[in-house]
Amino acid sequence: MATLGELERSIMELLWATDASLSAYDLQEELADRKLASTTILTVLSRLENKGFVKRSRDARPHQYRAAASREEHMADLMHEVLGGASDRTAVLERFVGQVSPEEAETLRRLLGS
Amino acid sequence: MATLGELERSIMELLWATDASLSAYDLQEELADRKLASTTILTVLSRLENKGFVKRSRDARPHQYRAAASREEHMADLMHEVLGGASDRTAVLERFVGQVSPEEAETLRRLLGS
DNA sequence: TATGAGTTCTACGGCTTGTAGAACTCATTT
DNA sequence: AAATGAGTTCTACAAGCCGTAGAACTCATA
Repeated sequence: MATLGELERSIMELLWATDASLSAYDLQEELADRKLASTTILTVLSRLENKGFVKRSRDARPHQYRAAASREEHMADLMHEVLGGASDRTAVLERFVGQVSPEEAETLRRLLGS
Repeated sequence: MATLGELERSIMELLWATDASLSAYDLQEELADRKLASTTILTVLSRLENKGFVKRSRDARPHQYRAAASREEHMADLMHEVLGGASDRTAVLERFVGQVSPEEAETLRRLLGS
């Protein structure tokens, strides 16, 4: 999976944080402290679209952007990607489980229906 | 955690695949098909050392290199790193668990001692 | 102490990312 | 229908990372 730069990640965070679609101008406003040009936002959004992280709606004139997957889906995908690269998945899971907090272990048990 | 390039990853794979320490020349031989200069291997090993992925022993003259952590530890760490970046860990775990194969779900139950 | 194997220093080209001006598109106003 | 201007795409560049390796240096040994 492609990796994200600093600004790319900031923009994804904003898109993940809302259910609505956002325009480049909405994002520019949210990142006002950085004083970015609108073209900068648009360039990054295009790159994120190419990487498959955002979907764009060209229906309205200020195009609307939204995250292609929720943050949770994205992170779960990342975890599966890491796990998928292992030759010995069980060994990885073993270490992974060995490091989770007791509360998260309990959450996992519940999710696994046991 | 730092990201790895293509050659960096190849070298880590070789180091992870063995318990022994390897010299740059050992690695050069394993990557013989790429016809890399020994200095190339040494440069990459230094970078990997700086990134904390390999440990170097300067005792003997051809320095000996080994992975700082096992592949499984590394991957488990990566998974925790992803999970640690989530605001709603439970939601991520939910999706993660929802996508594991039945066999892996069973493995997880066993590892969780339930 | 000279030699050479081995290591570090330096360098460069390509790719990615942050950044944004220039050029272009297109709906709307006059 | 032509002009306007908001919005988008094109083009560009600097910085940093990675693959790659020659040049310069170190250090044990002949």
